[in-house]
Amino acid sequence: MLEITRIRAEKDAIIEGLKKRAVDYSKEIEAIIAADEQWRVVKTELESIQAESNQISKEIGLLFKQGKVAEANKAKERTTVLKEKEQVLRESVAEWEHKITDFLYQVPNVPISIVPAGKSEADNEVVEEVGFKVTFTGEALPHWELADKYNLIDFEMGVKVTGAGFPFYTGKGAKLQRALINYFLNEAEKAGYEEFMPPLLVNEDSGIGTGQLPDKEGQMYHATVDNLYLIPTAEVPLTNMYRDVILPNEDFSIKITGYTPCFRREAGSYGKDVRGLNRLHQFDKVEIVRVEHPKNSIAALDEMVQHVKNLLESLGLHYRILRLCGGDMGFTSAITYDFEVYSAAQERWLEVSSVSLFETFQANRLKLRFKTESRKTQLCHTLNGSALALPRIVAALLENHQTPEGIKIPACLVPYTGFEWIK
RNA sequence: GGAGAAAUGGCAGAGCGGUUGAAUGCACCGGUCUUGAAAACCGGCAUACCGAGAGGUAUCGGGGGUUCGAAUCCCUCUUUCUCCGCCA
Repeated sequence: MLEITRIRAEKDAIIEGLKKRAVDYSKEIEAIIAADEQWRVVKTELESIQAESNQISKEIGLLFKQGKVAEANKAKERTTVLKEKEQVLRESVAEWEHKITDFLYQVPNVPISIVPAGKSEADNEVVEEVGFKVTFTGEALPHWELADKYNLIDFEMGVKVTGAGFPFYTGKGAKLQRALINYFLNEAEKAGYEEFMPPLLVNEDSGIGTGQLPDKEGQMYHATVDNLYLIPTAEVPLTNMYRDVILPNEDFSIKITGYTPCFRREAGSYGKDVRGLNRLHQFDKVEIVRVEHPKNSIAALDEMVQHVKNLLESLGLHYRILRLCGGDMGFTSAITYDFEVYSAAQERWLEVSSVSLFETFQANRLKLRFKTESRKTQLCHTLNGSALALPRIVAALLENHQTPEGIKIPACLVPYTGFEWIK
């Protein structure tokens, strides 16, 4: 969430910036400012009453020590009035606090200057397109047919055992998954990211820390008996390691990575979007996460974009980079680059990675801070990106590298798969 | 899952109803001394919010309660440790 101090100081700039999301948040912002003012009035009043009764309590303590019981009891009477007042004010303060956080939860992050304004994906900016469309002499099969032809994925078995969106990977299909995960992790490690294998279920505090809760709980699987959530992305456990952390100085640059399965309920999806591997309830992903000093965060974002570019190029995939417009960006993001690979057989672009800078939006909820030179605490910037999500990469690999002889495995993967062809 | 014990500042560890935001030690930072270092000595050293400041308020695992007053008493949740059971 946005910092209340920032809203106080830059109200107009924030309202203006949020307009890029094609929604007007001036009402919410004004409400926050008003509630904040009320809160401060009530809070100040409460504190002065608390100060007064603390004072009296100390006096009573002294009187009892001196054996002046009568005087002490008299002083007690004075506090009863204060107590009543305190109770009322305490409730009022809590009420205003709730109002403020409720409003704060409703306001998304402010897009940074280079983010284009816009309502939907139609307004996204294509920053770069690399590679070229593969041309096929014969028929280009979509990946679900290729998967069937070469026995790589068993969707029906998944339906039988679990449900739609939970495929079995079989034979070389399973080995390809394992190869991609290892390849992506090794590349991340080469780029300086420390590897973690995190828990796949997280508690409520973690869901709130990274912003999945309270508003998006419908997207996560919820193990209600233990009140734990299946992670929708490794971002959740990886970033939450730094919840309530104060880094001791300004000299830090935290780069971590992790592979996890990801679980998403994807309520409301339908049609060709969910065909084959396009959208699953469980999928595998290698995530990269960074915690940076605010002055370094843009450079870190660029590095992450470069990292993903390198991966896609090594896999020989035709891709493009989009700078998402305000309206298409995630709630918590200040700027997001999406990577899409071209699916030759489906004749459409598939999103395979999303790299975002959250500035202090996540850190504020997480209470992730660092100590400045002058011993003040200041919020860190957080970033994350997929590097990469497997299913759509597999879809694109199968479709784009299909030949009459079979599917050609990119050279960079061969050491990991142990085979050059899927035949 | 059953039985018991515990949770205090960066760490260790006092305090068990009244000027206790918290003794003491270690670590850390600054200073004196020293050619330099060590030692010794002096000083500093939690977080958040409100306030221009003085200062105020809250926080001793989390939440609630008793009391004029709670780190200290009560309830509850969580976590850790020991023993038993189960188990990859």
